[in-house]
Amino acid sequence: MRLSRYFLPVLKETPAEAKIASHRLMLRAGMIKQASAGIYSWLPLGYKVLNRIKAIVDEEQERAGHIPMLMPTLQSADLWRESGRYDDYGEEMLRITDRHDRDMLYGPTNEELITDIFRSYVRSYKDLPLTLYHIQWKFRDERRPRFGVMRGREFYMKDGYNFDLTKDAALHAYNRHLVSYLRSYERMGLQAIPMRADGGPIGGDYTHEFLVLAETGESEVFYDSQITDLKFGPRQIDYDDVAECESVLEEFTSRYARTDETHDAALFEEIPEERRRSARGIEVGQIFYFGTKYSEAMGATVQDADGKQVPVHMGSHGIGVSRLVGAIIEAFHDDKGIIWPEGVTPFHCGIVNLKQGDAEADAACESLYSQLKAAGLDPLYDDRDERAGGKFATMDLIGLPWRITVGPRGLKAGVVEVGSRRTGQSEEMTPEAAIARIAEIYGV
RNA sequence: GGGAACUUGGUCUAGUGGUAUGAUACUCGCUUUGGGUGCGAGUGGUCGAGGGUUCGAUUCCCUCAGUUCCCCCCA
Repeated sequence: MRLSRYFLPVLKETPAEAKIASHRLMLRAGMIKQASAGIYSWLPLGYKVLNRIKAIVDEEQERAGHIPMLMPTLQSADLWRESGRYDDYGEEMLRITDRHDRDMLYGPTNEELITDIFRSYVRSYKDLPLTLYHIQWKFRDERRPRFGVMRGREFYMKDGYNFDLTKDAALHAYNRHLVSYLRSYERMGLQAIPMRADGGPIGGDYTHEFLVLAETGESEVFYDSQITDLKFGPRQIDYDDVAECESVLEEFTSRYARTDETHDAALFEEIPEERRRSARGIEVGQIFYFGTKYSEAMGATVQDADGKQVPVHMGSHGIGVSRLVGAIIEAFHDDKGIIWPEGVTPFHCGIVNLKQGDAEADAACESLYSQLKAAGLDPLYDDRDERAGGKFATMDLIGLPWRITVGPRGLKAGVVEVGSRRTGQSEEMTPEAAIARIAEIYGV
């Protein structure tokens, strides 16, 4: 993309309403615009990041054998009356009446809808196990939206639902989700720690929340410092292997890690003092096993091998896709702007032409730009008629992890500069070497 | 649900009972070109909405809306 033809409304000054770094930077970098309290338009740059995160979630879910689909944002109140949650959910549910005076709602979650789909079509235990998921906008009418997309009223979320014949099978689905979530967060450059959590209105005895440690997190967390040494890493895993998935669960949840909702001071005291940590965290996902709560209420049953009708065991599993954009920025920024991890960066690298209008510099940049694209990369070429300082400041703000700087001074020596946003270091090399370097970083 | 504050060009703001300050942004010209260049000219505001007091309200009072903060709440 050429910056001169893009829509990137960056701000030099910080809008007054933004209180935390990620919110400030998203506004300044032209990623979002508030439409009303807790509701945002995603401008091109923000939308690009949102889609990168969505793509990672999709890939990892499909890798785990979960099936993508899409359910609507607006739902009929009838299904929610069946499950009993129409009354239970309270003020957070946005209720709407249509022209025929029917009660509708903007879905805060989709257990009812998915259970209805399931019961409409699935009759036999032979069709199990089944895990369906979608990534769709949700609405929760928060009393006090804040922190930009971290606590919006409208938010983009992946939610998945597993249907299994037995509790054991459903717990395997639970473990599978835990593994796929660990992989997903690591691909985004994040360490998200699974912590024992509280079921809340969804219910459920088995539930873990995934938290990214950050000073601006809204949850207070307590954990054994050993847990931060754990990495899922590049290991291969067979998602159908029950024991293998269970061992990952063991590995990542056997040490103490809880939010304030489930914190047990006595258990915490048993950890050696030098390993006890309390901190704040951003919740970026949660997994639940809730048994037959919805299947019994809504009649989601299958025939088992003995011909008996039995309610299926279910769980639901969520990742806050839009919240992750904020969480990643909270984790990766400095005083100049955002620093994207390679996995989610909106553009792979920036090209900074320090002498726009100079024939030699322009030609070198055009050549870099077209070759990077031909290599399957997605560069952002700053071809504006702007001073070097302005170009660098924009690049720093929007946080592309890599930058190729082209100026007449280097061109005379036949080199360009490849710089890292993370380290601030740069290295001179030929344009060909620069392209190879960027391609290697992204594995294309 | 309880409490508090705020609302002035796109953005950040000053200020005032007689329709408003500065910065930034944007446009144009010249200048400049390796970290937000300098100079000049220009564009851009029914001072959140409605009502009241007043000769006159952006300013004072009331109501409403929006936004932010604290408590609370929270997949």
